[in-house]
Amino acid sequence: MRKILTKKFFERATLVVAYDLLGKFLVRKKGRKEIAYMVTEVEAYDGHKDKASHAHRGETPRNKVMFGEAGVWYIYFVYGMYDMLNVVTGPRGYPAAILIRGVEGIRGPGRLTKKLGITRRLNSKNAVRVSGLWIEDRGIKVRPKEIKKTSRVGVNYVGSVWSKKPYRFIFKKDYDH
DNA sequence: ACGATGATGAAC
DNA sequence: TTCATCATCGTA
Repeated sequence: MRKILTKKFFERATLVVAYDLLGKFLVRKKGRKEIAYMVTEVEAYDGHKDKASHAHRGETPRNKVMFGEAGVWYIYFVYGMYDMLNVVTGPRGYPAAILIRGVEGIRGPGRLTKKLGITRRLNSKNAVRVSGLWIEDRGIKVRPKEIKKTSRVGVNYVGSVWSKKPYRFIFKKDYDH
């Protein structure tokens, strides 16, 4: 079984999509080669009320794709060095996205984009085959017991209520190499 | 514990 | 136009 995830998958509630992304495969096309990496860690940024979300202060040039269609890449630059890979979720007009923090063999969102050669060039592009970066369901079934929920990383500045939300999903089993 | 490194957005 | 901040990481 190998099915490319479409808008329909990403349009659902952000926390549900985040959970469902674990065990899916991020596929990167480089020239003729396609390399697939199982997703092992994600974080949800859910709606304008979410103080840790870029969308919390309203729409800006940077975050505007979060307000648009689901299944689109939201890629932004932080700390003068790293591109962060997110996929837009939820209905149009509702600002939400999921940060892909890790895949099998690569831990950390900055390392991930660096290793796969993902930059802002892909921002606002659809997560489909022709864009060279997409996500596939390869039939892996994930049980709730395999997943750990924790608070999100690097967002303590927003205060305890929102920084402590259990919006980070990660496999308990260590998939690092 | 801290510096690298530059875009972002809010204030002036 | 300035300036503090930042969904990080490598080195120490």
